[in-house]
Amino acid sequence: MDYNPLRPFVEKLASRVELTPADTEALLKMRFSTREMRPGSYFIRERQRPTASSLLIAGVAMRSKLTSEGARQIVGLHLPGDSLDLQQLYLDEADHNIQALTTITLIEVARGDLQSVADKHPNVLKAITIDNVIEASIEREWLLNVGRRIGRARLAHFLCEFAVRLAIKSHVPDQTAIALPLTQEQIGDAVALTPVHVNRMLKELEAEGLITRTKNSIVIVEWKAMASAADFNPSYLHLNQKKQRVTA
Amino acid sequence: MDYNPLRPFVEKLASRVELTPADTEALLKMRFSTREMRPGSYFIRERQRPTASSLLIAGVAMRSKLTSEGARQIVGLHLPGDSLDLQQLYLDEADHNIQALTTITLIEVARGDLQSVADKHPNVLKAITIDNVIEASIEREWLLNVGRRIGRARLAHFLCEFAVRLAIKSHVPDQTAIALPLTQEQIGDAVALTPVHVNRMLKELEAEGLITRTKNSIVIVEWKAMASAADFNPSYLHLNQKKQRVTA
DNA sequence: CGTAGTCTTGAACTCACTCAACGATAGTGG
DNA sequence: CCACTATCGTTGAGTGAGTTCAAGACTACG
Repeated sequence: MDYNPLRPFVEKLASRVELTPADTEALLKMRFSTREMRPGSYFIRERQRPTASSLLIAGVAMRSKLTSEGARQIVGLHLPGDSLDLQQLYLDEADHNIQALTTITLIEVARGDLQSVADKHPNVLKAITIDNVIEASIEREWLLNVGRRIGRARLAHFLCEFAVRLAIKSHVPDQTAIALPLTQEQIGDAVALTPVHVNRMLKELEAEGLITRTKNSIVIVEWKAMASAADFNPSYLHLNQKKQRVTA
Repeated sequence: MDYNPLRPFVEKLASRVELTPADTEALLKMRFSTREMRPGSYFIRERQRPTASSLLIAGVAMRSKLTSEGARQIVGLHLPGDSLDLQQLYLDEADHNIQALTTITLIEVARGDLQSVADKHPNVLKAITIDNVIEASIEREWLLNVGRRIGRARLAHFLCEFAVRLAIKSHVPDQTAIALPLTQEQIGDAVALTPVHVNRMLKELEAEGLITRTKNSIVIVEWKAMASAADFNPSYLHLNQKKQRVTA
């Protein structure tokens, strides 16, 4: 078979659940489009009706919510290889925004198309479900992080998670250099701190020798000390989650 | 057909997705047990392997996570009619605790049994998925609440949500009297405030005439003012989510 | 009726915020 | 190529929302 740009999408799902040839075939037959989006542009806005599902191929995206006073909370980040809105595949109305942080490229399929594949192929639906549940687990850890850790640990935790998730995607097991495409204000929106305080905590972590910083990247120098300062335990990422075998 | 204690479970799922007679029959054939649990007892603990799924019939339960220093963050509450761990149906390892707050009764089915029904009945899986996604939406709102609202609004938001969810379950559209089975310390763990501050904010809301308090219950006297103080917009609860029709 | 848990209140403290100014950097247009 | 502008990062000083500590009051329950 020729190369099909939907392959990464299929592989993403196949990493969660073993897919049958029929499953794979149905997925690869979906109409799709490859799209590029500029930083800041919205994939979907709160209260809108979701119309598309997609897989992030390159770049970084974020989910966010706003208070009525305009304060923003980033509720999730997405790296290449992450699905962008399987969360909302069956919801009538989006409950949060999804927005490009950097320039991103994504493969997009129509919501209805993916729904009908999922209807006929339970393995696909199961893969989507598992993906959703793991994202929910990450959101819960963020809630714990924001609610119950002090600024320094909170920021450190954010950096540890980003480093680990990045390492997985790039198949480099011990990557500690993070290309961080977030401004300090955006980091603050993720960990619920002001940009000023983010700046101070970053400098503190640097002064303690846990990280070093250059223009747009951070290197975690002392991983153990950093993970300890962050109270970081990656089990919530469910990295060891076993692939579901086909039952029938 | 005789009355089957699994009925509420089926109805719960059927409220999300239209089920076929075959779906219903398969669900009703599952082995189940009815269980009662005392306040504080664990339904599941973090890092454990989930073995059962259940529906909460009576009482209130909570999900929580702990930092290594022992600080607790409650990441979700469950009222009668809520499912207790469909979240973890496909996860190898629990990422949070689920614990009874009051004495609770629940209908429990074996994880494997529900999985095999879901495998063969896509509508069931879809219903579970929708349930999971709505819970995730609530968790995101909590993250916004804890991260970006001040104590008074944060607490008010918590109370508004509890009142609305309670009202739905009891089919009383405008219920504002809340039987709150949480200590102020537990409320604090939900909204990430100290019990002392929870106490002060409750008294402040009372002094402003937004709520009145008696022993174990709170009445929201001025709903509009309260919702406004809370920055509460219930759209994240997805109450108007339409039931999914069978596609055939 | 005593004990344990919860609620309440006060006082001191502190982590993080606000406000404000300045510096660095990158992109833009003339 | 340089000046202009906007955005981002950095730093200081003052402030405040929420915490900590501590003690007393209330309530439920054996």
